[in-house]
Amino acid sequence: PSGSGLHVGHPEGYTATDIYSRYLRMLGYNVLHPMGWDAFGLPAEQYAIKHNVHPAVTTRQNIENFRRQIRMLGLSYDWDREIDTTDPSYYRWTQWIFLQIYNSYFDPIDNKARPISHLLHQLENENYVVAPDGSIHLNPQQEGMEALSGHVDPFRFWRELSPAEQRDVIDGMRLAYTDEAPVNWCPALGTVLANEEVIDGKSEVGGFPVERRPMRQWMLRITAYAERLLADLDLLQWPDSLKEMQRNWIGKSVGAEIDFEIADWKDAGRGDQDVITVFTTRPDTLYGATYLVLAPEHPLVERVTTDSQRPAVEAYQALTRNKSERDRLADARDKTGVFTGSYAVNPINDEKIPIWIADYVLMGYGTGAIMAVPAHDQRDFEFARKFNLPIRQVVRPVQESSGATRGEKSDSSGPLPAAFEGDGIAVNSEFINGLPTPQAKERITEALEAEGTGRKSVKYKLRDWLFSRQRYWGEPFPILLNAEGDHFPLPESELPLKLPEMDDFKPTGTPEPPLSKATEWLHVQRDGVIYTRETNTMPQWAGSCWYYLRFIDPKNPSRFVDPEKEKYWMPVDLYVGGVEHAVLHLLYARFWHKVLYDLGHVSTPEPFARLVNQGLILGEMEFHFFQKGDQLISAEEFSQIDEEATADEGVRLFGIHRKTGEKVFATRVDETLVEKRQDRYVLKAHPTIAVDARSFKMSKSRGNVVNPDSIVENYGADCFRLYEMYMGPLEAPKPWNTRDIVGMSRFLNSVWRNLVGEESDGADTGSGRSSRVRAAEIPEAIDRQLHRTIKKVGEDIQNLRFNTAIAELIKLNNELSGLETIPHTLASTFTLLLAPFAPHIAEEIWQRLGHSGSLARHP
RNA sequence: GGCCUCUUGGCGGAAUUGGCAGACGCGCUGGACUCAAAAUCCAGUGCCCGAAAGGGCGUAUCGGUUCGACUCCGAUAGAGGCCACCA
Repeated sequence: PSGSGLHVGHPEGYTATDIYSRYLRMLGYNVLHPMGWDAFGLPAEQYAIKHNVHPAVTTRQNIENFRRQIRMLGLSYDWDREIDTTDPSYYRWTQWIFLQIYNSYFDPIDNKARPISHLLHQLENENYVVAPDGSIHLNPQQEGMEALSGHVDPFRFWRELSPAEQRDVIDGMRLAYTDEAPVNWCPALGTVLANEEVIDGKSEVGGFPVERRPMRQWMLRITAYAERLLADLDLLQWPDSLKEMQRNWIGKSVGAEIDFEIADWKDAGRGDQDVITVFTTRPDTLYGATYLVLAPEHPLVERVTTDSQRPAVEAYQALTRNKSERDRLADARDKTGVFTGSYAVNPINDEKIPIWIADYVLMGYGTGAIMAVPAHDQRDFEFARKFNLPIRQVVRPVQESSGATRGEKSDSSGPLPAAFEGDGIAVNSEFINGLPTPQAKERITEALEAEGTGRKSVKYKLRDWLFSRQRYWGEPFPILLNAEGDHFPLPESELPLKLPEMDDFKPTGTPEPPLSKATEWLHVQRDGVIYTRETNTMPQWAGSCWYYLRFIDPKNPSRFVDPEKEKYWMPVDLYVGGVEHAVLHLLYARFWHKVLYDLGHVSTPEPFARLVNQGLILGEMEFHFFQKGDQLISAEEFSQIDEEATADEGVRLFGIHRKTGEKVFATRVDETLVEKRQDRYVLKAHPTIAVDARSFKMSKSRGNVVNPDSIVENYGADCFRLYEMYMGPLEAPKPWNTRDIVGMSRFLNSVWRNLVGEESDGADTGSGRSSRVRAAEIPEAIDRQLHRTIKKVGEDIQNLRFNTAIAELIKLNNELSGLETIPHTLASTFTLLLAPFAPHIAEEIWQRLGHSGSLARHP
């Protein structure tokens, strides 16, 4: 409820599941069809700030209006199961699940989460040991563990660690942990944001600039689940495009890590030898590596920079550090970087290559360092061209393959036009010469592994989930901090930790969260020690990560869901929702569910078995013609317009003329003044003047939003439902067209006339039904069509193809219109078929046909 | 730049998945009813030629596979979505 009410897009998905639910109930199924309010978070809070009302108030008001509209539409939700994520009896369990995550770690051997207590047990029994960097390993002294000893020597046992060290080791393993790292800070929203919430360097909510700055934040270790989140997509009946989006977001890359020693290290007297480890998906191009690049923030930059290069390097670091995310993206085309003064040694042939730093290498991905192969990577290619670094071809394109034309180049003169990034045959690469790319990758990796200078490696683009917000309107973390900043979980008995009531809830504009001003709430005394509560709150996604589970058992006071009920209902059989949640809610919920599954709290590895994305309902078709200066534009000139008006000049500016550079303005024109000539629309009065016809996303600023209230007022809820379902396939984006609604209105009127009678204005015939409806045999021809309709409507509902189901009902009704006598059984069956789509009128007709009770559960 | 999806009458969309293209609805044209309108009913409506019978063309464009292509393959053009310096 982040807005004041429904727009016509909401009821589309709601009606779809309602029809499906009503259909299943009539088949005798037990259907759980719930509705609730995901009301914490940025969108709801922004709404409250804008209206200068406390979010608790706006949320309550908005929910009431939403509930009214939903009831108006006749959506058969089970209101006994209504939930509200901002209700303490709900978020108590959100906090409880957070504690489950906090008290767990990911066991890479079993590839699943386990309780921290299990880890402690293993450490105390010395099955595990601690390496110098704090990482935990199998005890190499135990049977069969020798292979790991090289990596953990010199290790220590748990009992050898100080309490502070022990704490650091454990905290470093938790699935919920705090980290000081560069994060997406949005000054306008006064909070940090997850990667998933930042689009083109701007916040998804509000579109405000986002900058990188290091801050201590709560993170959830979703990356531990990358492989399972990827693999288990195969279990799901989801749209392929959506699965593909999740796959791309997880971004698995298979390649190799390769260690480059730093040249002349010992001679320079700079301490122990160190290596720069790079990640590459193309180990086969190792012979083509002509330089090496570190991310500007890479920890080794300091150590490899020579004195003479130090000023330039530090200046560059400062420059990139201060660059906003937006600027960095804007500058992406132009490569920048600085030479460190040092060289690295290629492990395959001992060649010395220069080490650079550049911001096109990201610290957050892979190892934060790359080997640059300019002949076969476009980014490296651009960089090499700019800084005159050598380009050495090591892959020859396979000839005659039509796809490999881009950037091909053999040996001859002249600069290469572009890098060749495709697969081919290895050349200039000694022992792998002549091998096709896949085999060349394997041979090189094997050779590096034998030397100990490289190894197979898998990397993911997915980052850990930044889980804290500097905002008021969210679930408080059930966490206490001591003076040292160590964190301690609240005991379950103290849940829910309620959000304190504050008049001044607005973001501070600094990283200091509003809750830090809740002085009474803030401090807690325990055993003589003063603790401070965590003042960050959880993001808006927290509550929705598990609401489907609470719907199963919404009022349970002692558990988040009863295990027996959970087994009965899960997984969710059908989830209809928008595609906008592809890499947000739908990924987060799968992650939480898997943690709960690993800990034995739920019975299925995945929460949502079948998922359908309803398509966006666009605004009504708009027709515009154009002016350049004060002249109308011809069809020829129209084709010269470079798309996209700049938003700041308002919707009237349509675009920029490609040739003249002049601004072109659009004027909206009525459809009746437009006609189609061949492939283009023109003004009827001036056929040389082009008209642009298309529909836009509904938005307040464009003024093309349709309010369901007015449609229901004019046509009724059943008609509204029918129209939305009849517009086209559920999954397809479709333009709204108010004019077309009348078709559904005529259909329902005709049904009423056929079955009830001609009397209008609610006047009743007394018998309540049309005199044409009589006890009679159904003629064979119409009986055939009736059964065709039964079959078609049933199948179409199961496949969520409501548009064709309704078409079939219209056809049958058109037949009824032609009958002198409408057999009573035919009328009754038709009414039952219509009921899931138009429940109100169907109930009314059902009673007038003389049936007792509701048809809602009639077979 | 990469990945994905889409393109069928004036409009929204059908087509049992390779077998009568345009179901159904809107709009439009003509007619009935009406003093008139609304509502309703009847007939027509892909484009072109034709009074009609009939004929020709037709699913973005070009090419291919097939007895047969809206459907499968390749290329091109256009629209939309997602990701984006991820090595």
